[in-house]
Amino acid sequence: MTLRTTSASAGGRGSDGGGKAPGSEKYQRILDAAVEVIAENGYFNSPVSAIAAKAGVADGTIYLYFKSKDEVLRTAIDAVFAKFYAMVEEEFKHRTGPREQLEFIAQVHLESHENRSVAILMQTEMRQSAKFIAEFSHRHLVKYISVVREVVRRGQKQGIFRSDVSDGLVAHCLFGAIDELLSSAVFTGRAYDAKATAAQVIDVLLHGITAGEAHV
Amino acid sequence: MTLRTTSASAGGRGSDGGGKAPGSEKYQRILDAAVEVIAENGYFNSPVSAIAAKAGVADGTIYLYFKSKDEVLRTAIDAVFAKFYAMVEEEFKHRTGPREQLEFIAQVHLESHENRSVAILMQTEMRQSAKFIAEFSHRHLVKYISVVREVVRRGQKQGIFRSDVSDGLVAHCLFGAIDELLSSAVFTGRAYDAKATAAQVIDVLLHGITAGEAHV
Amino acid sequence: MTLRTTSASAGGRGSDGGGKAPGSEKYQRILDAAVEVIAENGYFNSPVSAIAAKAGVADGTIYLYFKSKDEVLRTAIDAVFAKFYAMVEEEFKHRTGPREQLEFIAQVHLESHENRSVAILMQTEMRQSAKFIAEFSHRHLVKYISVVREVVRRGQKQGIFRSDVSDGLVAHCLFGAIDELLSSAVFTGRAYDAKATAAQVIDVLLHGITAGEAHV
Amino acid sequence: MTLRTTSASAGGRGSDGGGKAPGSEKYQRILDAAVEVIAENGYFNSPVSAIAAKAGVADGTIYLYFKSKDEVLRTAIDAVFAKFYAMVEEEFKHRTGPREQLEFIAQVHLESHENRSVAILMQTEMRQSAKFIAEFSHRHLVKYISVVREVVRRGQKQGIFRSDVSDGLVAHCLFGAIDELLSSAVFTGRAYDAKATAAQVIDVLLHGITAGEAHV
DNA sequence: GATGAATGAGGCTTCATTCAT
DNA sequence: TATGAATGAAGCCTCATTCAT
Repeated sequence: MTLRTTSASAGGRGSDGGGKAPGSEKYQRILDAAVEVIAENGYFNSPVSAIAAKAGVADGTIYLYFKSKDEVLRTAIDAVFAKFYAMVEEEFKHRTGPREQLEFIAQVHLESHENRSVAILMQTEMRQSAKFIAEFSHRHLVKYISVVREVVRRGQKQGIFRSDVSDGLVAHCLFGAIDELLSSAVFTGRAYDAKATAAQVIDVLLHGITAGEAHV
Repeated sequence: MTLRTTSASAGGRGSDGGGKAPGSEKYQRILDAAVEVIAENGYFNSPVSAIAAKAGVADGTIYLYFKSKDEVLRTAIDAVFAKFYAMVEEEFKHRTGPREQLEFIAQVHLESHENRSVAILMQTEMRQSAKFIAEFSHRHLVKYISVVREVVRRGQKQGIFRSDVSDGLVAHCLFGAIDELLSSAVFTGRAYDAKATAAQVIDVLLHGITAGEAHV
Repeated sequence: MTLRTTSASAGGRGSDGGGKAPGSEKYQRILDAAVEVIAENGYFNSPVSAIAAKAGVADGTIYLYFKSKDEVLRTAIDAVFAKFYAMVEEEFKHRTGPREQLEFIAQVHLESHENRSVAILMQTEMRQSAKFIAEFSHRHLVKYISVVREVVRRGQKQGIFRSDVSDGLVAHCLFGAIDELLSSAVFTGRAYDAKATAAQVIDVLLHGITAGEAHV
Repeated sequence: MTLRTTSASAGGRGSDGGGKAPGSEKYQRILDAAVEVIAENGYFNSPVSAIAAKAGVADGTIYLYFKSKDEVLRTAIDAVFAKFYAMVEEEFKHRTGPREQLEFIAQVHLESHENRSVAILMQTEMRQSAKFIAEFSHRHLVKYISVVREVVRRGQKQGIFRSDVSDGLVAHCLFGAIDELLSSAVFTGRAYDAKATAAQVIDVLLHGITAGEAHV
């Protein structure tokens, strides 16, 4: 269950196949090529021509599907997040315990290392520049954070979580911790078991690292 | 106590005055200008001419002090880390408790938001591309992580910290959590009290967020 | 009585209906669309796709009727002149006096402002570049000039016009004067009465602007 | 006394020689090259690279002196008009009779055929597209026309010219007539004596072509 | 050392034209 | 006939870097 740019499994159009629409096969090929090339070289070191070549289309063809090089990147990032939120939303229907929900989020987030190119993209290009972040990336992170806060708040209301720590702080810590683990793994090439790692992170988050207290 | 690119207080050459040496005043001016310009527009949208203009020197002058535009960025980032480690090293002489040391690291890290340009640089350009990270940034992060691991390990040996969680995982979680808080604050423009926030993060890290357990 | 690109009234094939022939309805639609789009944006800023869109046909369809984008423009201009000459030729059958004929030419020429797009086309694109003019426009202008010269010469022979001024010079002056009036009106958006303005121009041409002489 | 793009004789900076300023020799070389290349091929068929090549500079150098390709053209046209008006203004100090002034304007205008490239530029590119004309060219023509109107009005007040014809109409006729003569000569390659031709045009304008009236 | 004019490679994007359907 | 997706050449412009002064 890896994050990919295709939103097919996220309720997308499926195989409609026709035209210059997002559903088209060439559209997806360009997107995939862009993710790979940009992950490899960085956005600014990835000429449109390189993306086109990897996608097996002419340079100009890119512009039949995207308004600009920039839009390709944005679209790819959007798709990853869309997929992520779709998975979370779906799973939350069945998994209602706050702790279990945090574990799921952590797990899915960590699983994104399975598609290395996408993971790299998210760890690098999404944080490209202050302006990009301010105008675009942040929007996505804000949503992530707010989802986690919601869960934390619920946990606090239910008396499962301490109420003397800010839900926002917890959310940022969770996101940051997981993201850093993912990032580190991606750039060192290390592999890990997403589920087990997620469990550990959540355990630390829930019980801390102080010795002499009860742990699960 | 903010992180700056100047390594003056980090044991730099002091007032050597002239020449092309790193200690030169013009050298530092270029570095500072680069940080500001790049923080504002991103590395690839920052012409050397813009850096030169802000530094008040001719374009060509940059190349008397740095081999390439790239080197300016690398040097700036290096300086920030050097400063950081110098501060940590110095403080650790007097502050020996593992918990207190973690708190100090968290605090200094969080304090870097005080110099917004430097903070932005570290949150964006340092993560420019997979290659840059692989070849450069990672080296710095590895050191950061290893310092924290060292502290955690010591705490585990002293029986202060649980030994059933990996020191590496803890280190990454700590770095990630703090980094994300910093990042979020920088890009939303939010301000915070570094010391208090550091204390909260460490508290969560040490005791977790589960209710019903003893907290400090 | 406006100049249009359609050569229908100029003795065209009439209602032949189908096929790729110039008489086809789609052929005319493309021509009209081209005139409008080019008048609006200029030849080089008018993509074939824009012309096709305005004509309500596919881009490729244009090439079933014309060999190239260039040919569309040339055809449109040709049509305007064909129409013009057809009208002049027809009218000259009934209007034989030199002065009256000059007045008619001036009037029809000035009337072309009624179809703004066509007028703009003639005032701009026809004078696109030295090469275009040398190879194409000039041919039309030469004919215009020669028609006027003919009339002037006849007037001179009849003793109506002075014989000490070159017929060519007079012809160029007449064309230039009228063309400039038209041009100015088109680009300022000013309207005028073609017939009255024509009369004034001819009056100036015939009697000059010196005071104290007899005028009609 | 030919119209050129250099405003040197129009009170320009002369040979100051330095920097990227308009006075620079390279600046002028680029402008001259642009005029020649554009006159030859038309603005849209003149790659910046061709202009640079003819000027003997690198492509990028153009952009040290001009903001855009467009600006090169505008500057060239502006210079021609500036030169023209400077000459007219200067001469009007000594030549005060309305008729003599009209003759001078006609003569200078007609003389511009001596520099064929400049003449072509003015006959083609200045009338490039409706938008260009509306926003730029027209401004220049308006000034030309207003200068002539002024002279005509003065002549009417002095009782030298008829008052029953609009000064504007006369101005447009004069400009149009001369411009067409110039244009025709340029594109056919015909040569003429500017002074003599100017005299003839003015004669026709003043006395008309009707036979049996008194001519100068 | 310092300058900044000059270079020219290379990037993004447009668009006339073709051709398989 | 008609379509419109695809092509790829070509254009404008930017900018890191050099070098004569």
